[in-house]
Amino acid sequence: MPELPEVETVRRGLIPYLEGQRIARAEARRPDLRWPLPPDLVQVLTGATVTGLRRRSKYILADLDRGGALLLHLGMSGRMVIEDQRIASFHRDPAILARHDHVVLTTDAGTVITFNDARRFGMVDLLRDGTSHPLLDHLGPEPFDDIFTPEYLANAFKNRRLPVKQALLDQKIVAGLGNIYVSESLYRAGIDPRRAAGRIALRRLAILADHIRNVLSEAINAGGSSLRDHRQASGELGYFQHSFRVYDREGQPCPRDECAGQINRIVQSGRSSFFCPRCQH
DNA sequence: CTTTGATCCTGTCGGC
DNA sequence: TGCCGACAGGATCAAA
Repeated sequence: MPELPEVETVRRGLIPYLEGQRIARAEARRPDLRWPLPPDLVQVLTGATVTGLRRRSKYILADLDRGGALLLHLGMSGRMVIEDQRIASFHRDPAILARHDHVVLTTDAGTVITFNDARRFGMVDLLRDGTSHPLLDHLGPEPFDDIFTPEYLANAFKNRRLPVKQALLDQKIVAGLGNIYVSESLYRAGIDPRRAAGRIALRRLAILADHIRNVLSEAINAGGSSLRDHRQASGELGYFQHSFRVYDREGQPCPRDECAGQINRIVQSGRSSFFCPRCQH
């Protein structure tokens, strides 16, 4: 899916059209995505005003004035499509098939906000109390949280023998990373994705934590990475993919000047990992 | 408890 | 041009 930077980009793009807006009409066009939609979704949303938009890990939460919140996850291919007469340059990408429009919201201002997801790995649910949800309750810290420290990582990795690549994809250890940003962070930190998580020195974990925050910050500033599915809420592409140093660059030279190595691709638990074998140990 | 592998679903791309 | 297999940014669950 969209990883943390892409979800954050979508959240920011939704704010002008959803925050403070009343939902005049809500439509659920199918009873399920990855899981069943709440049977009362339309009833709960209709007439509610969105008081704020938050992000937790790769989830977007829209707080409702009547209590509770709408919870969205974009899965692998989910998009939020905004249609608003105030967007002069509005265009709808023809590749986004309307048959994958699953949830459609219309605000009092006339904006139509559509959750579109071809693969249906995404999800839409309600937080009845606005805070707790089975999918949120066991998430690890956000990378920008104060508690995401080298010591925290060392403790989370302690005695773990699985490859650090897989450990960083575990949302219970740290929230929001996915396949792209794990590869990019490990490259920047000089750590081999195959290295056992529990066998990385504390000082290297400090470097890793810094690089995770750096790469995520840069990606957010670029509007995320657009490979095939991600669009900003405005419909524009993100452009961080042009800044990838290893992801999807198999066979290309390592971008580090002094290095004559070549980017390798390996498969770890079914997912591609990209790294430079000369720079990462 | 830790780790691995299969699985949900559709679309796209490269090779033949 | 058409067909087919591989692969895709995620996360859960069962099983070893």
